[in-house]
Amino acid sequence: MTQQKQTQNRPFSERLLAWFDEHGRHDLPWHQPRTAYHVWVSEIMLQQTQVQTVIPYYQRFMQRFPDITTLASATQDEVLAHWSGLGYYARGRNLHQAAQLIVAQHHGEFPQDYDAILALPGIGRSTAGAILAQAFAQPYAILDGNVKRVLSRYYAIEGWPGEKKIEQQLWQQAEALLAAVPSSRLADYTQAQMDLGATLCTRSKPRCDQCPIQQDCQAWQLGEVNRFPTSKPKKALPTKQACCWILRNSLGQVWLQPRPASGIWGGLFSLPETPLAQVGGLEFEMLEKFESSVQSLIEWPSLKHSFSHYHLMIYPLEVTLNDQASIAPVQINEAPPPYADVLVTSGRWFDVAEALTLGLPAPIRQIIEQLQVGKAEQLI
DNA sequence: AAGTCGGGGCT
DNA sequence: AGCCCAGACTT
Repeated sequence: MTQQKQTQNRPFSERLLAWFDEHGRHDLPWHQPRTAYHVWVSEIMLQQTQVQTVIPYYQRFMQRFPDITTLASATQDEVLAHWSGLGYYARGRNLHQAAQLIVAQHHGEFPQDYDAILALPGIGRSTAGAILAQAFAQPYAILDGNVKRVLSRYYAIEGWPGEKKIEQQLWQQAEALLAAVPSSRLADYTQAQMDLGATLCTRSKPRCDQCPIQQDCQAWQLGEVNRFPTSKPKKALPTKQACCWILRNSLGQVWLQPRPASGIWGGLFSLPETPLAQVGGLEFEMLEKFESSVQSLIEWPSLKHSFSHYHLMIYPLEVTLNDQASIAPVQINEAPPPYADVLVTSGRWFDVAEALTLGLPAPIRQIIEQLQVGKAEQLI
C-alpha cells in the first residue's frame, strides 16, 4: 500500500524537481552557505514577507550577526534595529531569544531534533520542517502559503486553508508527497515547492502553461484553477437599521419622494426615512410636525434587506393624517450617511396603484404592495 | 476559532 | 482600498 502510494506520488516530486533544476531559484543569499543558521534566519524573515523585501535585510543582518553566538550576545535593541522596517517585530525578538536558548541549552549548535527545534520561540511546524529539510536533509514537510496554494489546486481541495480541517488535509497530502522524494533531494524539493508557488502557481494569473505538474493538477483538469484555494470567508456583514415612514392622507394616498442621486438606491422613489437610533429624537421631531393632524400611528413588522456590504433592517411606521394639506417639507440633516437625508424633500402624494409604477427599492415595493392588498381587503 | 502583528506588492 | 503574503503566538 505504501509502495503504491509512493508510485502515485512520484510524478509530483519528479516533475517538480526536474523543473526546479532548470527554472528554480538557486542563487538566493541563504543558499550559500546553506547552514541551519542561515536557513533559520531566512525562514523567519520570510514569514509573511516576500523574497525581494527580505534580501537586503538578510544581508545586513548576516553581516552584523554572522553566527548564533554573535546574535545571542547582542542586545535586543541592536537586533531590532536590524529588523526595523521589516515588520512583525516579534519575529526579531523571538529570533534573538532563541539564539540565547540555543547557546544555553544546545552549546551554541542549532539543534537537529524536530521537537527541540519546534520548542524554539518563533518556530512553528512549517518553519521547523523547512529548516530540517533544507539544512539537515531530514524528511519533514512544509506547509506555507505557497504549498497551501499549490496543493489546494493540485488536489482541488474545497475549503479555506485557514480552516483547521482543511489545513489538516493539506498537511496529510504534503507528507504523502514527501514520501516519494529521494533522500538526497529533500532540500531542493522543499525549495522547489516554494519556487513553484512563488513564480508559477501564483495567487492571481498563474502561469499554468509553464507548470511542470499541469497535467495532474485537478484544478486545471476541472478548468477551475482560479477557484482554488478557496478564499477566506468574509466577515459577517454589519446590520444597519432604519425607520421608514408610510405617510397616508385622507384619500389613502402615500407620500413618495426621490432619493438622492448618489448613494444607496440613488434616484429611486422611496418612503421618507429616519435612523432608528433616533427614536424619541428625530422620530419624535417628525411626529411633532404632524401632531395636529395625526389620525393613527401603526407600527409594521420589520423587514430585512441585504446588500453586498451590509444588511438593512427596516422598521416601517404608518402615519395616517386626517387631511391632505398638513404635510409640509421637513429637512432633517443630522442623520449620518447613508441615511442622511430624510423627510420630506421634494415628493408628493401618490395613489397606491400609481406608486407601484415607479422605480422603487425592492423592500419599499413590498410595503407599497401590502398597502394595495390592505385596501382590497377593506373593500370586501 | 478569532485576533494580533506590519510593511509592501498586487489588482 | 482591500486583499494577500516563506506564520506563530495569544486569547
